Amino acid sequence: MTSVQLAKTYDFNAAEQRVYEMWEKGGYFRPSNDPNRAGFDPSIKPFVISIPPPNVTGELHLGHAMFVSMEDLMIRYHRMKGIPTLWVPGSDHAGIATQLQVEKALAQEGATRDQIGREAFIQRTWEWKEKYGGIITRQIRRLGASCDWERERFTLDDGLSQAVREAFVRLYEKGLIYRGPRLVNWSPGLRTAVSDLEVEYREEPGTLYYFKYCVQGSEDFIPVATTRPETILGDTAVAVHPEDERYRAFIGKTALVPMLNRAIPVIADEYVDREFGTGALKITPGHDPNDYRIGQKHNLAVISVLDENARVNEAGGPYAGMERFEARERLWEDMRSAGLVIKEEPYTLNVPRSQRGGEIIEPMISTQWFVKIEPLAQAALAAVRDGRIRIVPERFTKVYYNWLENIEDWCISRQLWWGHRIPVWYCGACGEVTVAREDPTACAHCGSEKLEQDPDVLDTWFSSGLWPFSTLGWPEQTPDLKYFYPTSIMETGYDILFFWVARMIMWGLEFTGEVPFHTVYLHGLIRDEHGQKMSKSKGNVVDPLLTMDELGTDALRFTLLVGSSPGNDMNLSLDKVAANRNFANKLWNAGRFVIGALENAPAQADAAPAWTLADAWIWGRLRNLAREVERLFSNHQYGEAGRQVYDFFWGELADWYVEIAKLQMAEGGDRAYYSAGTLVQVMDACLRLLHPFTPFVTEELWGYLKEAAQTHPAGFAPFNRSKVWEEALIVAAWLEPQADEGWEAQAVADFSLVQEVVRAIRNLRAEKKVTPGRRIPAIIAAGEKQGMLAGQARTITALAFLDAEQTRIVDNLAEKPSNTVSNVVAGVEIYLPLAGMVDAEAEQARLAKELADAEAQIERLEGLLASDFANKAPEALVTKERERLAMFRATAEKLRGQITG
RNA sequence: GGGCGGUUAGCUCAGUUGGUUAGAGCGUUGCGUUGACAUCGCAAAGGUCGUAGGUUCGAGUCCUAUACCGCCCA
Repeated sequence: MTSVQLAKTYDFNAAEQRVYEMWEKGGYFRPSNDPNRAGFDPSIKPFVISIPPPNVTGELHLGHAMFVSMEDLMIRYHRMKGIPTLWVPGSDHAGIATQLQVEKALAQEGATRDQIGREAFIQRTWEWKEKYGGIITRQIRRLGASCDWERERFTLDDGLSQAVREAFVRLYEKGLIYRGPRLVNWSPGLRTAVSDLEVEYREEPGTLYYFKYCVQGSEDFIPVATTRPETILGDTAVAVHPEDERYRAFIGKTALVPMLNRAIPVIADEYVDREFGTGALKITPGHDPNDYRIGQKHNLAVISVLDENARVNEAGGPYAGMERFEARERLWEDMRSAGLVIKEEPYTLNVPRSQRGGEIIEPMISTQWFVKIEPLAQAALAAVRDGRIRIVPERFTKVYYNWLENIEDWCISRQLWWGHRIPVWYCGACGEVTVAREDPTACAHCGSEKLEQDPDVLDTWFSSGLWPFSTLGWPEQTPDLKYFYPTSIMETGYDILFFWVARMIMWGLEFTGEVPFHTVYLHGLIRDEHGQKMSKSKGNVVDPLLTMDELGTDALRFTLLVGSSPGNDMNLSLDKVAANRNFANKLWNAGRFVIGALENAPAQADAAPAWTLADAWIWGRLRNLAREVERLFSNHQYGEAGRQVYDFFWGELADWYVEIAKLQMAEGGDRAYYSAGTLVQVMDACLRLLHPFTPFVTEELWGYLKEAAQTHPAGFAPFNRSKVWEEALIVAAWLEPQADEGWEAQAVADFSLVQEVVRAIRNLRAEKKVTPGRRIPAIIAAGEKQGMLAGQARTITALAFLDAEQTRIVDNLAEKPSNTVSNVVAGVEIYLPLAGMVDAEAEQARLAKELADAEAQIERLEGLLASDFANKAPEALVTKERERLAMFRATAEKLRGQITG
């Protein structure tokens, strides 16, 4: 017999790395059914997740911790069910973010990317990626991520780059990609266009400027208000509402642009809001999206007055060369001098800012590449509408529809260097465009070799949208793609529903003809303990790495998984993580107890098992738990499932069964044998159920449990169908839900009464300040439950710290014992003769209160049962309430006896 | 302007086919430490489930209105 000595406290620091290495070396992260290996069976349906690729040079934050925990949970659950499971890891190149990091490093050397040139810069960026690219994936490993590292991908890998080429060329050939000058969101700080999604609007205090638009050939003027005076330089019309009496006379006349004296028309358009400002609108198609639309409608000229650095260009006359805000001030002062200023008033602006750099985005005319999104969006809408894709939680479906129904063409070109360069070549000879999968050496039109590739790169999301299939080998029809695609669940944060999820759906449908996944599961964002967004400036950032160092990975994971519900933000506090660290330790110690208990178990049984009430109860409860967990998992209610296992383990197994098992072990013989077997199996079952949540402590402990069970001469079996211990918990069988056999309900009801009696006695003791060490006598009058409770006398006396010699469990008492503390629970009378400690008056008062409570219940239930409830509610429910009424009546009856007696 | 979410114990949150005494962790109070666990145990106090209506035998849960907080879209 081996005795395994476990430390008194779970040492997660010692276990985590070792356990992870064991898993990885054991090859458990690979799918059990692999098209690249022998014995592959294509008929088995796999479970597949592609990881939301983190920024390759990023560092772990709680958002990563959240998705890794959630996805690992799903993956481990399916793996334990025996389903071939693949979790594809990887990272993306994060064009702007990474380029900015390298530029920052260059700046410290006093250099710029323009100075060192494109080629050298890209070289530097690759070096940067090599240096920092492994950090995030190592950190993800620390979280216990059981992804298949042999299939790790990076968006700039050759294969994935090929996928980007293929996608671009196909769209181009289909006419879904075009290039042209359009009004785009320009980031002057980054000197690139960005997409609509990369602009955030914020309300900020500003000024509304009122001024005069002089009408040519008269003394009249049209008063106009603007929030951006510098754009006056690019005005090409003044618009008024056609029915506005104030301005009707001016329609068709000519106005003069202040300071420039450029002649522009006064037009009529119903778009103009007569209530806003002066009711007359200046139109700047070159620098405002709404004006751009009006300009197109009225065929207005489009004038760009800013360059790529947001400085005024030559179109701005005397203001050329000025920075946009400087120009604003100077122009306004000049207009004031010229008598054109009417007034200024404070105004709240809706300011567009760059999601990345934070500077004010300038709408500008620029020649860019766009994806014609309409047909793709329609397909993506249909896939969700007809149920091929389900979004969890369901409410995000509406958000998804709303976005796709109002979508604009997607600007995909970026004036950056780090990324997938646009596969388009311009011919210096004929001026035609060559778009190719492979770098061309000659123009496809005239054969000239004077080719120049488009300098721009693609939006990073263009490539990450291909992720679910590009990582599996697309456009090649690889064995992986054939078997693992479409993937199963896309699990990510709701904040990238548009950026990423919608685009993957569009790309998936367009390029593979299939949905890329059948379910989208969205988790919420993580905030601090008071619901504030975490930020460095607020100093409320929780670092997952430090948290894991201090409290363990399992504690962090359990907190994230159990503390959140689908789609809702969660508030995280270290107190919660600490509580779950305690949970891991509790598990450890319960495991320690079970392993220790095996030492006292006999090598074999003499007879078939004679289960005690406690045995039957814990078995019955475990069955119920397995069914509940299965139901909750299938509804994506992972948090609730974890909570239920937690409650079962701590509140039922550890608090009650373990205590009773100690007594049963002490009996020796078959009782000890079967109790030990029950402890092993129920503990094993808990570890299996908890493994997807807290993989490290469960794997570590399970290994010891298995060893102790196997080396014991009895060879205690695990809780699985095969009765054979698997080689590791990560691949151990999940609990199969079983239907009740009929005996469970009575066992649970009877044991509940035992618990109630024990609690009532503990309660009375605590009130009378009887210390746990003091064994006291008790008289229990149980009526029809006498037989059952008498059979549990040992349990009751032990758990309630009674003196067994002086405890009587009887049917009825002819005479009420005097000088006792008493109570009645569920019709069972309890008397504790506490000599010298009984205050008769206080006792009467307490019992009177108990009686009042019972009578209130009786009244309520009588009313309920006299109402339509008795006719309309389900039969079982009515019966249950009748029984409760009877129970309360019996309780009240006995309380009255105790009060008068 | 449109849409969504939240409002439950002192704090942070669970509570998903409506079932009748609303739960947990932390905190608070009292008691307790010779073997599973003080990262623990036993017990207690603490809630008219934002407000007002409605549907129903029955509402924290469904419907309508409304207040406040937050988010998304325009």
